[in-house]
Amino acid sequence: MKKRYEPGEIELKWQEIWAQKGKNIFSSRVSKTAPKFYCLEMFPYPSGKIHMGHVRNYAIGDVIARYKRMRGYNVLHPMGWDAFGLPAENAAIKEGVHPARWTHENIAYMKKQLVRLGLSYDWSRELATCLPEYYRWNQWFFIKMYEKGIAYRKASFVNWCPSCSTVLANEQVIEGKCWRCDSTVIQKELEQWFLRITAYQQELLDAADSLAGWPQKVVLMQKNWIGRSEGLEAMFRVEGSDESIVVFTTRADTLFGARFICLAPAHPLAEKFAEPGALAKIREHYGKVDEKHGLFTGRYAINPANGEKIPIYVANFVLMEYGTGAIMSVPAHDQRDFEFAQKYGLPVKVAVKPEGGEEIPEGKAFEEDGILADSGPFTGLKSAEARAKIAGFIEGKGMGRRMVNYRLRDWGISRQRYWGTPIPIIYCEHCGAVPVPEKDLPVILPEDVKFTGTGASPLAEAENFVNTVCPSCGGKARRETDTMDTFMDSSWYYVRYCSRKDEPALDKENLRYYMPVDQYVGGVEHAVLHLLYSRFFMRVIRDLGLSEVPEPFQRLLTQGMVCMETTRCPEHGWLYPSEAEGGVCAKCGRSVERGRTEKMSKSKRNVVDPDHLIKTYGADTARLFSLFAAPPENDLQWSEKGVEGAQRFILRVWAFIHDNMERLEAVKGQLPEGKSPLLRKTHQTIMRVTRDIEREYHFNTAIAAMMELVNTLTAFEPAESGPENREDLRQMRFAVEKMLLLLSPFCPHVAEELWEAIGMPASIRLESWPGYDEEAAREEEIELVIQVNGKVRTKIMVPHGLPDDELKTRAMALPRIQDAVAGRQVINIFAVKGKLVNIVIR
RNA sequence: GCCGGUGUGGUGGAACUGGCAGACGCGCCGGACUCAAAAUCCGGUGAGGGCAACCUCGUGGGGGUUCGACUCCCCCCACCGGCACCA
Repeated sequence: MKKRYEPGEIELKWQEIWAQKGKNIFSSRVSKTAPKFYCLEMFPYPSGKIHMGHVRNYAIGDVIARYKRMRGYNVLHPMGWDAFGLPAENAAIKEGVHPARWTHENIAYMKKQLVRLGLSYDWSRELATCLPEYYRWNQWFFIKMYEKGIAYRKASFVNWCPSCSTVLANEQVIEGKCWRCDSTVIQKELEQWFLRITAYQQELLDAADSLAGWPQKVVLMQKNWIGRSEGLEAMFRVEGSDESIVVFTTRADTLFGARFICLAPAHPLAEKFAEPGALAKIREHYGKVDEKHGLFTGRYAINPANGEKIPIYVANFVLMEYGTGAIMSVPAHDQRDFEFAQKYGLPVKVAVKPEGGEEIPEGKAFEEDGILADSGPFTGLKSAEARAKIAGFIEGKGMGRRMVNYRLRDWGISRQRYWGTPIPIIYCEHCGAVPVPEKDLPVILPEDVKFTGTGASPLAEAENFVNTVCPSCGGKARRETDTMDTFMDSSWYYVRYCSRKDEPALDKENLRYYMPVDQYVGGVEHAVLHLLYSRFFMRVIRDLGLSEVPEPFQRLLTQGMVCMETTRCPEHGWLYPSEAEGGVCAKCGRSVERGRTEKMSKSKRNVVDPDHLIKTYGADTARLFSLFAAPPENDLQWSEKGVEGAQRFILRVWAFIHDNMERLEAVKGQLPEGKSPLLRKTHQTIMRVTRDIEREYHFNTAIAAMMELVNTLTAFEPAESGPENREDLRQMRFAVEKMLLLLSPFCPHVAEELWEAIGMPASIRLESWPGYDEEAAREEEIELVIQVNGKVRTKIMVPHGLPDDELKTRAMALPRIQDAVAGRQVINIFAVKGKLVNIVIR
């Protein structure tokens, strides 16, 4: 064993060994006997290089995977690439590299980085979503959904840059302008494909409460996103017409306060009643959170509750996509309606008064519940009761019904982009939209296309691709040229992992064994979309009869962001850490401004390069610090000093074993026989580390416990000679072995190396997680805390397990306590769990 | 605006279901080693007071429940996150 710890050398050595013994060293096979554990981290977009967020994410997952293996689970721990997406296409436009090449080169580099981190993946299941053998299943799912009516086509608006004549993603629209040419982005209506996630909305909502292994925050975000609300649909007849307007309201109790009706600009009756030019003006303001604009149609509607005649407006703020596209406006009890009424000089009528009898505040709407006023037979009722009664009244008149509405919309998956899965649809002049037959899948994304960044999508101009024949009638036809949202790729990739590359995808037996994912780890930024789409997809998969599992992810861990202090030079702007050493700008020597700690980002330059980190300190240190500095769900503040501290810990372990090698070797294979503080500490440490990992993966405290054990070890002085010497050495060896086992999921390389160095024959990754003896972990003497009136007065050592009465007696007998109590009346004495006594005096 | 979360030393963070606040790490201070420095090792380190043993205060602020509150309840403040004309 070398005196010096050289992480680069030993890490490469072990990575080679792990890779060499066949590609299957961390691979999993379906087993009849072993329980499975599916550990998954969110797969990365191959942007070029991994960043510290990946390091943290994958370090967390790897500890879990390695720990569970040691606990005897058949662990499935796969990795792959979320390989379709916009950046590849942008690189093609900017640098002329083909997206495929760009993507594959990035994957190759990033895979090396992941291997270099010592992550224990089953690479036999590696996938890249941009490969036809993967995306053909996107297409297959699409067709199945089409057959079931879950995939459908309808017109909808997209962001359109008139100057580039191209469609823009939301994130490419910056303050209403095109990110590339700065022209104003407009809304253009296109026919697009949608997936009917709303068919599952109630199930997704109901089942959200069963996600016990998820952070409550994420569950809540999903519930809010689905946004269920119960209310009343009420029908307002239009005066002098056969038409009627149906509105949705959650506040049936305010029905008597309705002063006017507002239609969404896209409402069919808006079209019918409003003057086209004026309507077009209103439509310009639709969907924008600016001022409210309205247009009187000249028509009136009849309130079904009291027969009142109220005007009908068209208003820009009324959404066509929610409810019925029409609302009853109650300016007294809805702030938006109030603002609208103010602007157009419309009347306000109070229908609900505060319960306490206080005055309604001026100048705004009173939106709370209260007591009904001026509401015919319902006057005097409380809001909650009135809502039910009025709804029943309207229903009884056949003028409406109780309704549930959801905020959730169907999932638009069409993207006018090249680098994605082609939507497998063919448009025939005679037959219309025809799905590509299953036998013709995959529809291959052609590689020979031009990237201009303007005009139609490259795919639309690829004649060879577009022109085809109708699978139904054999006539001339054109292919759909839109591609799928990349969230489609990530909605089921965890299912693909259940089968190896050489096995058929979606194999039922594999799914039965491996699904659901037992532990999913990733960033909270996917709390809604990715995770909700996946839950939706899993239900579709269930309904296709491929799996019985509705929920894809049993447990979810959302790790916090990796943050770092920002530094700025007054002249040169944001600085990289290396440009701000010693607090001065490397370019001009001026002292830098220290900004706030923020999420690492290239734009702020507050980043640490994982390559550099690993080169300087090694993967074990990088992993250890990422896990030690904060609990996983918290944000982590990067600190170079902290990294050095993590390395120092590894160095101490190394040095200790190196310096005690002879002693450790002398007692190889021997077990300790007696009891001692060191043995107790060892058992306590195993207990703490196990508990901390099991209980919400608190790796930071688990590592702290290991540090304590190492501190105890380095302070341990074995007897110089005699039988005590042998026993002490046996205890020392015992502690060292257990400590290495505990350390191995966190710092696998150095653990392997030291395990080998102390003469253990097999790789440490094949060892079992150490057990502990609760008896042996128990302190023989405990420190009894003695309080007077809740304040600590003194502490004494007492044997473990004394009865409460004895503790009280001993506490009262202490001279210090006698002094404190002297002249006062003892009212009560509490003894708590054999470790604390509180004496209450007056 | 609505919903949710967080607030503990100089600092990152500990504290199991109401029972010793500050584990572990970083930083800082002192010491050893060294010609010297770095590295390493040892010791100290919440604030205030006292020669001392000890005492007082202290978990964003204010109140409450309790023998006892970082932990439970009410009000307020600050910061972070999600949603945002969803009727």
